[in-house]
Amino acid sequence: MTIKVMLADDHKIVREGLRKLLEKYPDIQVIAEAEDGRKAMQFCKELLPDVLIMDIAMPGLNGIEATRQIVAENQGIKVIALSMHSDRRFVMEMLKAGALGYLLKDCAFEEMVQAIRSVTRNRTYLSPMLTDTVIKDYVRLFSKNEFSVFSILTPREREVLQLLSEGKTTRQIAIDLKVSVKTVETYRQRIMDKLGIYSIAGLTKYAIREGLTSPEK
Amino acid sequence: MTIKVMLADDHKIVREGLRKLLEKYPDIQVIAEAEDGRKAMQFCKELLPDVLIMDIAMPGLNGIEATRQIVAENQGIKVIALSMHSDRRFVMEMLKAGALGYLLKDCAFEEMVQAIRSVTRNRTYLSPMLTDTVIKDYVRLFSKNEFSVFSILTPREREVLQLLSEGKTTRQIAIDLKVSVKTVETYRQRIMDKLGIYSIAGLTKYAIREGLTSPEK
DNA sequence: CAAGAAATCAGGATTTTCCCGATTGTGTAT
DNA sequence: ATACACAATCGGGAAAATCCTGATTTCTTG
Repeated sequence: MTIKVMLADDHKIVREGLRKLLEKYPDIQVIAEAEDGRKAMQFCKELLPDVLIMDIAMPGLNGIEATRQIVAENQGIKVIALSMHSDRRFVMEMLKAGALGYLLKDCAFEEMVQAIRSVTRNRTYLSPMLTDTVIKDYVRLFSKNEFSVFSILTPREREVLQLLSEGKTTRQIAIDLKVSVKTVETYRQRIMDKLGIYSIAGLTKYAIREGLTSPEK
Repeated sequence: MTIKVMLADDHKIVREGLRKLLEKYPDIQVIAEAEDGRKAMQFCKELLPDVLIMDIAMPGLNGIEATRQIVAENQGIKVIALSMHSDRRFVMEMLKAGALGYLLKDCAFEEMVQAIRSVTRNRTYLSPMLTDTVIKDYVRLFSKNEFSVFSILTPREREVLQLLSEGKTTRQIAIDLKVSVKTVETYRQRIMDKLGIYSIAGLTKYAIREGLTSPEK
């Protein structure tokens, strides 16, 4: 019984590299690649992978939101986050979103295999660099310190904020999310009211600071 | 004959500190403080300082553009840049804009006094950490490698871009710059066409990368 | 179950943007 | 000296986005 793995990362080269590396393991089979969160959601429903390796920083729909939705919609799927950041907030949010594993991009490749096997057996896996402290931090920070974008905005609002900060127009966002323009307008308004920031430029900077979008491109 | 100095920095505390430090020198007199580039321009015309200590990162009108305009309008005024950045591009642009001195914010205070006296005698002054390499780089980079915002956009366009990336509306920018809304629209359009970036979010990120605005606030 | 949060949409007035075009001044090249 | 590019400035008019004020539905949770 092979483990069906899907890769979600916006860099083609990364996906190809991982695929190549994973090929050597007969019990693991890469069945698909997705270049952003939305594609990942789509493919998940169609292909039912066992494990999803998910990058966090991706255009359109980032890994955290995508994970939240994928885990909600596909019971049994195991998500492993793959990120450059050891930032507590990312780890925490990813785990809250339902990821079972969290790998740092500079980890040894063997770790990934180990992680895949772990989550398949319904166990969690964190990069050693994270484990200890993170688990503690996670619990401790859970209740207080809730001033990040993740506590202020709803998931849908965060999605819209990310899209806005990627330069999408209201109309385009409406199409992407398959809702009406009016709905998107409402979200923007709510986001602005909640954050007290009334310009796209300001929202963009906020999104950059909170890691919802990258300052590049 | 005392040297009349004006301070332009967006942080009140910095201005106050410098003023206090400069007080000890009987040949130097701080006659005014400005909290942004535009105020600096205004005061310069009214108060005719001999030396202007100019921070680079300031809201509204940054130190580089301000210097460019001040030097053009007030012959004889000596501008000394004061910056956290030793980034070549800043130094180069500041010198091209007409500054005679460039101080790093982590320099010893005595350097500032020395710089003030230097420029008063029509000589340049650069923080020792910069001198050598910078002068060479400056000359070398002058002609080629012109792909920064400073070569692509006109001064006016850069001003508008900065204001846009600070969250100002077209209307507000028109008021700030005392031109019509239509003019500002044209600038925005031109900026977008030149950069190939057609969203405020994208422009904001570009401005951040080029140092025209800060990612904070 | 009631209350609140989240997601969704609409109408209509007001602004902004977008896509054309135009004028004026200032250098710079021929 | 004349032409020519470039910078700065402004306008008209159609299209799109915003703002403001609701409103409905679903879901969770005490």
